[in-house]
Amino acid sequence: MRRFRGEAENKVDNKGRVSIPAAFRRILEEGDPDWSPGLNPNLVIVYGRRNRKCLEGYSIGSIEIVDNLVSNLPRYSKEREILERLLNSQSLYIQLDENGRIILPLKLRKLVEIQTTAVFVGMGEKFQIWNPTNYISDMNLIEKNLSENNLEEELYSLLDNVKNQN
Amino acid sequence: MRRFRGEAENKVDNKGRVSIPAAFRRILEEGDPDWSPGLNPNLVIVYGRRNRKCLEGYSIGSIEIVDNLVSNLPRYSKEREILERLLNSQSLYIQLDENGRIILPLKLRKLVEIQTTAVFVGMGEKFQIWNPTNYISDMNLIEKNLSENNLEEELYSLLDNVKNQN
DNA sequence: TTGATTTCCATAATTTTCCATGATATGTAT
DNA sequence: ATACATATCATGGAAAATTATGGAAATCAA
Repeated sequence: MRRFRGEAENKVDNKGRVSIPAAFRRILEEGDPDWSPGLNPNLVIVYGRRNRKCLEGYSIGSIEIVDNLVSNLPRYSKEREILERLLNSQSLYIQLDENGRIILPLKLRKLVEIQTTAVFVGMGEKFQIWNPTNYISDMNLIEKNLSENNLEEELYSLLDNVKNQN
Repeated sequence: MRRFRGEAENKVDNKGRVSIPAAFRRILEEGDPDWSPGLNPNLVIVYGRRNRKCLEGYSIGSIEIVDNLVSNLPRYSKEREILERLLNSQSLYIQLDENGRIILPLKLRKLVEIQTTAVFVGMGEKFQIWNPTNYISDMNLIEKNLSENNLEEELYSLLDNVKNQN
């Protein structure tokens, strides 16, 4: 399964329409079990994550894996009710239109401070949608963290030590 | 099977009429075995849950799953009798009208303190209907619960570790 | 008949669909 | 490589359909 990779900055018009980067569309198509050539793929946008000033996009396939994990908890357990609430109330289905665009509802745009421009960021199994300025700050924050603590090497060496446990 | 996702706030007029959010209608249609294009889907509203200040809406398909769970309990067990009582006496079938609305009987509105506005909350296989203020309180309660039980990390590590296994 | 409930109609606002265009890329043959 | 043809992409505008909502007529029940 291919992954979301790369960055792209696209315009958001005043109806909230914004193009999904073509490269991401291919991944969404592959990940949507209902998709076939000629159709427009669906995705799920999760918007409710605390401490996170961005939206997150998941292919149908990926989000269903999460859904199913939750669905396997006892139906009326407290734990499940809480997870369902967070996962479902703070997310929505969207289908790409004929031109590869989606519309971001005003509510979501406000939530992450997106006005005329949105940055799409590949994150492997998901992608993020940022206000350009906020994205830069977030990147800088990461950079700073890395250099201050000389973390970069440490992080990459982490990769070498992982026992692949899945 | 697609799931109920997202939040929506709709007006309730003095006859108790409210629009079901369009996104939820699609799920109700898919979930109603008797539905076909041009018809209005049915749903089941459950109102009898104690310690719960909201109504719950099920598609025909998902309420049948719950019904079957109950049916699998020993036929004359005390537990089954009680569950049958709760689930069946405290619920009702409703059919959407031509405009995608339902009527919430006064009794139910009083029960959950709904007057002029109702919030619809996607919960995966069901949805909830809240008084707006009460919904906010409940969300805050959940937030609190999350941090206390460390469920937040659990959920988000779930989201972050999706492996696309298609 | 009177109050309540249901059905039907009306409409403003929103959302979706359709069409158009310039820019970029991809390909093909010379 | 160069030039030309072809496809795809990002974006804008406008037409068409849907949604949420209010009100009134029709039906029903006591």
